[in-house]
Amino acid sequence: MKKELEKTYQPHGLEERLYKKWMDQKYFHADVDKSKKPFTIVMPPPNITGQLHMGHALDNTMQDILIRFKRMQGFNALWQPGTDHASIATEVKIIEKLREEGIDKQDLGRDGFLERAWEWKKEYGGRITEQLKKLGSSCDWDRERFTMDEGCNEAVTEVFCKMHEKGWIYKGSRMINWCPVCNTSISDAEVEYEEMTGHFWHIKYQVAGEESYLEFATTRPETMLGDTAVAVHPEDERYTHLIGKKVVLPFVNREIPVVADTYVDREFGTGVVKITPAHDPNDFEVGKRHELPVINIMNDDATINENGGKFAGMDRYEARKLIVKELEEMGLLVKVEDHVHNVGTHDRCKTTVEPLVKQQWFVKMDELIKPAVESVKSGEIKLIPERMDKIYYNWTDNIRDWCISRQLWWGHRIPAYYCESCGEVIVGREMPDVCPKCGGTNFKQDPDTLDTWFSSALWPFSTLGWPEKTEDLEYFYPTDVLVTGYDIIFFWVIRMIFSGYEQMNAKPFHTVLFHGLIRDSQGRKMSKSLGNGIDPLEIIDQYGADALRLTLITGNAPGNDMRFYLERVEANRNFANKIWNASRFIMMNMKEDEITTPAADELETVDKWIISKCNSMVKEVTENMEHYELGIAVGKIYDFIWDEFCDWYIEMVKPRLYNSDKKASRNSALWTLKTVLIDALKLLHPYMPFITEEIFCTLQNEEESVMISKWPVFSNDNMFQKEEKAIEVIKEAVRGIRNIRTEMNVSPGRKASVYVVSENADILHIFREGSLFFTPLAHAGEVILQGKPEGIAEDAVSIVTKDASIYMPFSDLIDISAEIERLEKEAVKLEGEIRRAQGMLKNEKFISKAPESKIEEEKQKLESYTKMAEQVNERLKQLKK
RNA sequence: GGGAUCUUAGCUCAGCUGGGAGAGCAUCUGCCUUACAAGCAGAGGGUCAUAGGUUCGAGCCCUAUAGGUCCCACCA
Repeated sequence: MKKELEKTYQPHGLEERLYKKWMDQKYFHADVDKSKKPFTIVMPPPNITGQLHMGHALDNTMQDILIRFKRMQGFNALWQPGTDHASIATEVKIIEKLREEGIDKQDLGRDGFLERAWEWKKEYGGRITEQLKKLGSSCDWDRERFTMDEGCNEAVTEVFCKMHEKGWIYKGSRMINWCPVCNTSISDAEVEYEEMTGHFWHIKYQVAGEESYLEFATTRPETMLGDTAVAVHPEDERYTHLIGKKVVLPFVNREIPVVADTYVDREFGTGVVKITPAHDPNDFEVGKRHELPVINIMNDDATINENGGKFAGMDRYEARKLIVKELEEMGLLVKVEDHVHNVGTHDRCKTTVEPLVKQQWFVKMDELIKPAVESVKSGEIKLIPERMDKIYYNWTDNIRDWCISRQLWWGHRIPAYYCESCGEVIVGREMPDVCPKCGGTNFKQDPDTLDTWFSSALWPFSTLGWPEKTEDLEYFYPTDVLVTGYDIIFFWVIRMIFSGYEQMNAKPFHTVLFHGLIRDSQGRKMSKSLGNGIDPLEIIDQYGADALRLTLITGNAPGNDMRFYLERVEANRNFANKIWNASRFIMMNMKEDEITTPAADELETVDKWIISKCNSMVKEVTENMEHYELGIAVGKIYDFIWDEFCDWYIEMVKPRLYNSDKKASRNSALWTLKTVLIDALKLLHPYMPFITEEIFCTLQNEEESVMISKWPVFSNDNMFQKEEKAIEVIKEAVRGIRNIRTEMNVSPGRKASVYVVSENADILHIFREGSLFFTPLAHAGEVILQGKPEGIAEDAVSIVTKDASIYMPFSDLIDISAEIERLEKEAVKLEGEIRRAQGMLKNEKFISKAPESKIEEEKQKLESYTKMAEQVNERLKQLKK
């Protein structure tokens, strides 16, 4: 009736087969169903240029765990997948590819280029989603979206127009970050500061009409070509006499004023700053205050333009060299110092960015950000771990307007149109027919595209149909949890939050679960340039997706980075094999039987014990998962399956399985094995979907699926308390015996009689019932129970546990003096424990302040240690006779 | 400059609201016991960075110090 499992777990083939089954059965698909509560996760859309890396694997494993968990709990679980056009990242790649073919982007023209880009998307866009499937991701592929599909485009246009009407999107001439290699503006978030060793050039300008000079220092001497002032602190007595005078700017022969501004730090350098409003954000502000001209000296490719006089056409660094050289020749260079400072670079290409004043489109942030801040403050949106709040506020408190226009082709084109006759700017959902100002009929659309994050900010609702008022949107929005890395909190998370409030008037999700970075075994970031990346697909190929998933989740707390070790994958693969074999064992024994549900009195103590243990695990694991403590939860499942279920329960019921005379006992053991295994498989399923499904189906039948089965529900807390206690007594005794046997070097083949002595009838009863466990688990021969230590060979070894004393005669092996020594050590240890407990109980403050339960606990400990010590000492007395 | 975070067994890390320190790997010992050697049984190994403080009680809370990592800002 049931097929047999292979001897070791082989993930190959099985994973593909099961994934296909899930797809065919449409288990991943979610439709609006008002009879059920929705649970929604939107997938952070991977770039179409992307290849699955460990970060994706972690991110998606976490989402898959949550979604599978909620699905089993009976929620209508939707995991919304999709991909991101990744404007600049993709454009750069396409340009690279074109270059290989000897084609320049400009030669193709905009339309030609876009054609190539869509081809690229067609070719590579599906690659990463296919790779996500290998992980086992249970997202609703029927709903797959793309940030540049029709619906998303509409959402983008709608948001742009709405916000423009509101005045929150504006075009303006402001200082922006310019990447001279990518030839586009970038946002503040895209600038990465890198520490570099540069120079401090001390330069002096001559005061006009005088023989005196004004000395200052700069890290970028080439920008002097655009200087329009020199600033000093208004109260700096060294320079007050110069305020209002002019200094001579070399090369361009301009006389520029000495202005007074408190921006200048008197203590720093010479207390004099050259002011270049066009090329430094601070200078720009100073320039505004003093109405200084803004002279741009740079072209878009960072060469000097015509305003740079004879340096025009030179690259910025070439010009720098030459300027320094000539200043030196003119005697205007005072000195050069080494200087370590932070230089802004473009995060994509690492080029040093150039601050420039340009016309760009911006999103006004001050009002927009308010509900986003409030939502986290009030707890309406929870960030996990909590410390992310501070990082969040740090950004929101210092927010500046968001530069959203990019001088790129691949992306959402800005819906702004310019009248060719009068230049009027018209923002609208479509190209206008007639200019409202001059009646002109010819328009040109703004050539720029939007920051790629503009569209991803809308992802939680654009994917559900917005701006249409769809049923999906009404039912699934707000979504529930967002899972992502803390590295994109500014790029994405914050922007989704304020967009959600602005467009939907509601939060996009109630919880953000952050994870850290995956590093290599030496703690370094995995990167292409270092070549230290580990390909998750190779790991899946070698060890299986389940082993990889478990490795990414085990022993990791939210928001923490983790190191990746192959040894850990191997250990988790071994765990898969462990489950596999335990299941195989159970099925082998079930082969010919029809298992029936045992009557309550047919369940034996040990059955009740494991059922009870399993029950508490269900409770704890469920709680941990609801609190997003995935690593802790799976650790508990792991321990339960390996330690309690395999190493104890299975071993303890083996005699019953091998004895076909007692049918009822055999049946109840098999029933318990199967029942507990199934619950354990269910709990484990979100973490290890493939192996659990395969076993579940083999155990039940092919048509069923663990992924749509019901999540186990825990019953009351104290079920089978008595039985739990009984088995713990047995386990302690077994461990004690094993311990001594190893210590004494007794060969496993050698059986020994075991005398269990206790005055407590209940304890003796427990041992009587459990006596059959001692043979298989502790290589015991006969088990003799008695109330007093009589008739036991004097040279027997003794083990004192909390509940009983156990004696094993090994006459030929025992060295009495060694045994005395061992017991004396034991006595010392026990005395220590007794002192500790007594100390606490004698402490009046402890008695008066500690909770009752804690005091009671200590009293009981004291009692049992005292009893144990008495017995050890008595035994010692006997031996010393 | 501001902030976050970490410092726990040889290594990598857990340790949730304070109540007798855990896992995996590694090491050592003994076992091919009819589910599993990708296994079983056992052992060793930690003044939980340092110094104070709060508390009946601190790995956990507070303060300071040292070292590591990261984020933000940026003085030309």
